[in-house]
Amino acid sequence: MGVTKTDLFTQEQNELANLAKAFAHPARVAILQYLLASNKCINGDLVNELGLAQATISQHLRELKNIGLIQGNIEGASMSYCINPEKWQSVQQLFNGMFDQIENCDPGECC
Amino acid sequence: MGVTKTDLFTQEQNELANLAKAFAHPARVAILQYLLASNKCINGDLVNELGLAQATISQHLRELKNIGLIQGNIEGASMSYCINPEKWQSVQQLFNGMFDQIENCDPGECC
DNA sequence: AAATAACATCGTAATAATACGATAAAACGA
DNA sequence: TCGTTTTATCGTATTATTACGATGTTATTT
Repeated sequence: MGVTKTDLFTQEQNELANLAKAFAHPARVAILQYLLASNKCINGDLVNELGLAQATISQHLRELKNIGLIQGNIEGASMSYCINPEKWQSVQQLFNGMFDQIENCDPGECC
Repeated sequence: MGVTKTDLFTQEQNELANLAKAFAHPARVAILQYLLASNKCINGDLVNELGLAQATISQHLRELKNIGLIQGNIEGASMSYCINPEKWQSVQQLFNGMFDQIENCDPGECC
């Protein structure tokens, strides 16, 4: 690409964009939904659930973990992942903080 | 990339991912915030506000329009863009539908 | 009509994101 | 100890995304 010009934007804008990236792939959405439904999971669960290779799942899990949406605990030979509830709620609030600004919108103007 | 394997995922997962992509770039977040604050804008406003080239802004506007988050009306020689409030609210509900599923999470399990 | 203004689109260069096979590392069981 | 299981990481091929100059189109102005 041309590289994204991060310095042109506010910290909030960059943060929102980075968080949105976590949800911007159906595999990661599927992983998060799976975690929401089953509280936790291991890599192998997802390999069976989704049709992706183990390396690919691991890569998506790492991204979600880097962003902070999920956390992983070692559990014997396997790795147990679950959602980070504090981060989850802060992300929800950040998104709703943006969504709710539609209230200030004047319908007579355009929308 | 390897191409994203859309057929592996549910329609909801693909839809959520596509919507998230709209927010997954700081320039588009900035455009949406600008629209929320000023109700409407034209391409030229954003060229001044952000530091990006006119062609780049136009490209981001087109993506937001294709997703349905914004709409554009011809206004003389210029193009007036604004947020599509119905779509906006449906997107908020879709995201919150996912966020709210954290309620079913059992803290004793892992998180 | 000619010049100007405002966008959209095209073409393309540069970079980010996906996917996966192969391999490495760590824990467990026989 | 040795093989098995599970996950992470590396390397790399492929595709998507950004950015922008150049150009075309439409409307406005002079």
